[in-house]
Amino acid sequence: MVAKSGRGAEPTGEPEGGPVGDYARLCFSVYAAHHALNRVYQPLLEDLGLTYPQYLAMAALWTRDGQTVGEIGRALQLETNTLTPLLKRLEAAGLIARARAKSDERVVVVRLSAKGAALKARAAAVPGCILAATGLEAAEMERLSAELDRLRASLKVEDA
Amino acid sequence: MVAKSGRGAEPTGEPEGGPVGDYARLCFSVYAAHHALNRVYQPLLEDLGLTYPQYLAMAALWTRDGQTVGEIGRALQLETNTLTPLLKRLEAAGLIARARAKSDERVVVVRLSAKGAALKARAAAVPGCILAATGLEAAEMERLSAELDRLRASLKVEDA
DNA sequence: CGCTAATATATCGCGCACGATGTAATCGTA
DNA sequence: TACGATTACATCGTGCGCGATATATTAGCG
Repeated sequence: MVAKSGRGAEPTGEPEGGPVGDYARLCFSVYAAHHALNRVYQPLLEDLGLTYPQYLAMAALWTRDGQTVGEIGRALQLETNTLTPLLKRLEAAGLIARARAKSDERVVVVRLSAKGAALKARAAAVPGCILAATGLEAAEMERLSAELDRLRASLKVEDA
Repeated sequence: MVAKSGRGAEPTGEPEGGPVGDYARLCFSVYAAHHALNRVYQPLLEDLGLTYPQYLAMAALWTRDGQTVGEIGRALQLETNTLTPLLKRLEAAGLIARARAKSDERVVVVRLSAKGAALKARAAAVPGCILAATGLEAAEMERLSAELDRLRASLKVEDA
């Protein structure tokens, strides 16, 4: 436990900085930024008929087709209990096909359909729109991403 | 369970950088950090019988009791369609009381119960645990928070 | 006073996210 | 070969988060 003797946060309301005034502010900042980014993505992805997690799954397949559910889950940091229904919705939308692997019947391989592969071109504009929406320089985004990734990596060790 | 494969020279797939390789990486970093932080919070808050959004709502009331649903929503960046059920669960848990204001019957004022106010002391250790879990210096957390807040603020203008 | 608009909250449906649990296939080891 | 352990997905229940919509109260305006 780190000494929390010095409380630097001023108790004068919370117009900015969120409802928590302590070190937990970082968590709220991440939490709020997550929702704010989702709100930016939503109208962009609505044209593609995707949600943000669905877009992530498609992006993983656009990078490398034929991944298993587990591989996609590791890429997206999601469990099968989240991925399975999500992939089923993508399959129902005709964007992917799921099939058990012949070599190992436990594994489900996910492949892009022609429609799903074609969607890549229409989605190509999305990252640029996001960059523009953030108003940040690409280099600054890169740095911020790296810091968040570092934060996440150190958090993962905290299990026990 | 959650595969935390060895960090470092892992040739398979994309252990770092996420599924999207472009500017959208920032979004995934925020997205993944959000979930990772939630996983750290969960065991801490489980002892208090709270989820993270519930903790945020309680923290807002610990800072200033008697806020309206709308005020809490603005502090947490949440709509009433999220807050109303959340507050009802807190009320069912005996932590708060909700009541229409006499001056304006449209407004619902949320007040801490004795049990809810008492929970503040037990929750006091949480921010310190979070700081320790991040492995960051307080100053660095502050800086990262500020950058994320700035990002969120610029995103909010992007509506149209 | 009556009527319309604005405000504050609530309800509904959908899609994540995850803990807990279930199931089938494969592996390990004797 | 037998059989328990492991692996890979799937299922179920709960709680967010939000778009769309509903309801009730208040404000504004002629």
